[in-house]
Amino acid sequence: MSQDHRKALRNLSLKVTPKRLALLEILAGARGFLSPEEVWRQMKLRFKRIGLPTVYRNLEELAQGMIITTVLLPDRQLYYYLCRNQDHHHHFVCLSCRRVEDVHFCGFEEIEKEVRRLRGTVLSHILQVNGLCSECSKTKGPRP
Amino acid sequence: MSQDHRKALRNLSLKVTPKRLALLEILAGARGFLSPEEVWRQMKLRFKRIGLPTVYRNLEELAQGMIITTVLLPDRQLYYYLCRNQDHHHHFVCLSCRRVEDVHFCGFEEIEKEVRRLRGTVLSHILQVNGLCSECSKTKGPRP
DNA sequence: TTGTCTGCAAATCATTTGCAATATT
DNA sequence: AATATTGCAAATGATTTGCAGACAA
Repeated sequence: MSQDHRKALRNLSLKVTPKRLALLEILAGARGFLSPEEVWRQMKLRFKRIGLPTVYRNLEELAQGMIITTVLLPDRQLYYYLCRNQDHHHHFVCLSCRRVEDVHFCGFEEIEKEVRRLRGTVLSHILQVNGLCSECSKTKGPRP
Repeated sequence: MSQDHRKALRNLSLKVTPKRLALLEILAGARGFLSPEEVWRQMKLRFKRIGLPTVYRNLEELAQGMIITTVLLPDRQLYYYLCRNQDHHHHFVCLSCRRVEDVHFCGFEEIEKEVRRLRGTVLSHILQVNGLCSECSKTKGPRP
């Protein structure tokens, strides 16, 4: 699995540094999505010298390279998540415990049809479903 | 039409101030979505004293009250748009000229079905399609 | 009058940048 | 060695806040 991370980094022609590997391990071990600060906090447990900009830079690069996924919460901040699933899909994110579940339905065909009728070109689309997972539905409400 | 704006404000129990009416007129007259700064620039043509915070506060309140809609671009900044259509739908936004077209298809039923299978609760969802409108598809590419 | 709205100046705070030092290939 | 990565300190820039005075009801 650490081998997978090495390979993924090489595929993006990124150098295999201890920090990058640690970052991927941290995301891989997380229960849900994490903020850059939270990743940094965990990085600090492993490295005595580690800067927040490094975390930002690496998260950004890895997201760019599609190794990790971004989650955009209503607070308009970016969170990161290591997604196992490579094919096109979207996410159901729990606003309470931050678990992420894949949503395979994506009405994209239909939307593209509508846009085609308007003679427009689709460049990208965002679909994200926010809510409470099964656990959190029972117990608590969404986070404050 | 200005009467509509007055009514809309009263419905939200917001006071009918010249600034709020102007803000709504500006959005109503815009070809597409606008940034808070851009709204401010236009407000400054009408009022000698007008602060940016007032623009932010009012945009936020009106969006909260569902009188106007937010558009979230890949630059992670919020833009605003006066949407005529009241029923549930989504937007196709042109990244070049900023025109907004309503997209009526929303595969929400299906997604909710998937989430229900996971025993989760949906609180909100974002669906936004970014691209180029018919005009811009022909000519230019997306904005830099 | 009474509570809301607004202007202004200052604060906030996530994210980015410049650059010299360090590590990877 | 050549190039990419990183740490640090400082900058950036959109958005917010506090508060006193102005305004709508």
